[in-house]
Amino acid sequence: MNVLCNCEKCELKGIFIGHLTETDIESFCSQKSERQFSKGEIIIEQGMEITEFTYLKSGLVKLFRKGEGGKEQIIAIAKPFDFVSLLSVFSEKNYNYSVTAIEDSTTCILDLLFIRNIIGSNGNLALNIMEKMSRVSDNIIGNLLNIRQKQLRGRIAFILIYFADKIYSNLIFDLPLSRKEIAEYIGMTTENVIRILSEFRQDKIIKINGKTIEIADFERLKAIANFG
Amino acid sequence: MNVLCNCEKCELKGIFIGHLTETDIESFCSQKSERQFSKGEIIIEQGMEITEFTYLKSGLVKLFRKGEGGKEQIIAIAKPFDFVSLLSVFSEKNYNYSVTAIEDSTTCILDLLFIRNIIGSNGNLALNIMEKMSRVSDNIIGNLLNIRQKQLRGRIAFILIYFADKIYSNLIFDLPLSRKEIAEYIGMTTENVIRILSEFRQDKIIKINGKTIEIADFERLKAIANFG
DNA sequence: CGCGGCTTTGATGTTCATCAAGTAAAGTGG
DNA sequence: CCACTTTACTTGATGAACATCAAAGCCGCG
Repeated sequence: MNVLCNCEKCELKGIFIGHLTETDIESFCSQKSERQFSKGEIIIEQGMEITEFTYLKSGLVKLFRKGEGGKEQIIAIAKPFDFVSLLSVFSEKNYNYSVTAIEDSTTCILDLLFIRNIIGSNGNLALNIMEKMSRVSDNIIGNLLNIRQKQLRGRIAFILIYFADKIYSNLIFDLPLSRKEIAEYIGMTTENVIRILSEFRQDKIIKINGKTIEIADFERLKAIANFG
Repeated sequence: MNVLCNCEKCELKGIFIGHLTETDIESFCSQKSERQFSKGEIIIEQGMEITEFTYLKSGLVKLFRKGEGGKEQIIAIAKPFDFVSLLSVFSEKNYNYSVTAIEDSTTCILDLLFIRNIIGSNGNLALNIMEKMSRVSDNIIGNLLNIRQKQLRGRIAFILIYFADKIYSNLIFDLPLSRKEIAEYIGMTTENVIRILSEFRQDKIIKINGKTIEIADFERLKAIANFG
């Protein structure tokens, strides 16, 4: 058999392997490269030409765009095994969003033409990628619609649960986003993010220590997220 | 050569042909079926199992979902040559949205397994579909984000321009949506949709006659859409 | 003809953004 | 390492934007 790169749990590899020939796998592995990003560093910049397929191996990133009014809007938070450059890779020539690391991150990079070639010569593999693509988009759209129909308290509750549940699997966690970024994510002002966090703290629903959040009353928070 | 079904301008066919063998094309054509829907009729119902690939041949439809609070939210308006069931087809087992005709419509229906088989055995075709998928999702996400950052006047202006420009290519058109549906599309209340339409009428930006809208001052409307 | 849904307008109050001002924290250059 | 600047955070006060409630006219449809 083969070493198949050194990334043992890479979902991307999991998707590709089984569809590829030995030689394809070898070129796949030799072709890929990894890059490290510290928290805050730019991984992809809006407007950049799309020449590579970027995959998040570890860490946490935010996808965001400069809206028409110049204000930034966060489109999604991506965690490992999310395909970072899945959104427009196959339709656009240039990125219409930026990606920055909000925690130290490692990305795995493959030449886009190479990927296109592999997909182009392997329909079943394509189906898997499409499935993933479809799911990622569905989630983003669903989130945007869910958030939209909530009032501010509900949105904050939603995002706190999102981090506790989906990202950190822990009731205590460090917010990877500034208050301002949270505002950009759920469509409200920084001041109100702070205000409502303070409110939750006073109501003993959460404890706050700078960026560290502890969810003290998960049930109540969930009720607010669902109802508000 | 071949008759290639009777749909001469079908984009779907355009995508498929060139990638398919003669025999594939024949089965493609013989396999497909068409359905007619009158305005208001349900084409796809949320929760339904996805067994078919639905393509809009003529007419106009709305994609919408029942939000968490029970309120309906319109996700997108699809016009011919948009793939109606592109959103979740390759990731979900059941539709998480509904589709109804907002104008008399004709859909073209292909068995999903059949499509999957064709795609699975033809990577280049898959790339084309992915491109389309990617573009559709990008548009929906972009629209949601654009709308979100506007105030109500801007949203109404946006949707009026959208219909005039993207759907009807005419400054005079019949609104295919009720006031309530417009509200569901751009995230506001029915009353405010009406109020702002009236306001635009009083300001002589538009003329209203029931569902018929005439854009009288396109430039001003555009300014409101961009700024507000 | 009457019922229900769609449309319209007005009045009211809530929610939220904006403005202002101050504190804390974090990065920067000497 | 400290003064300095900048950026993030916080709270309060104010007004604007918006949802909600209420009432009435309209239209299509059984």
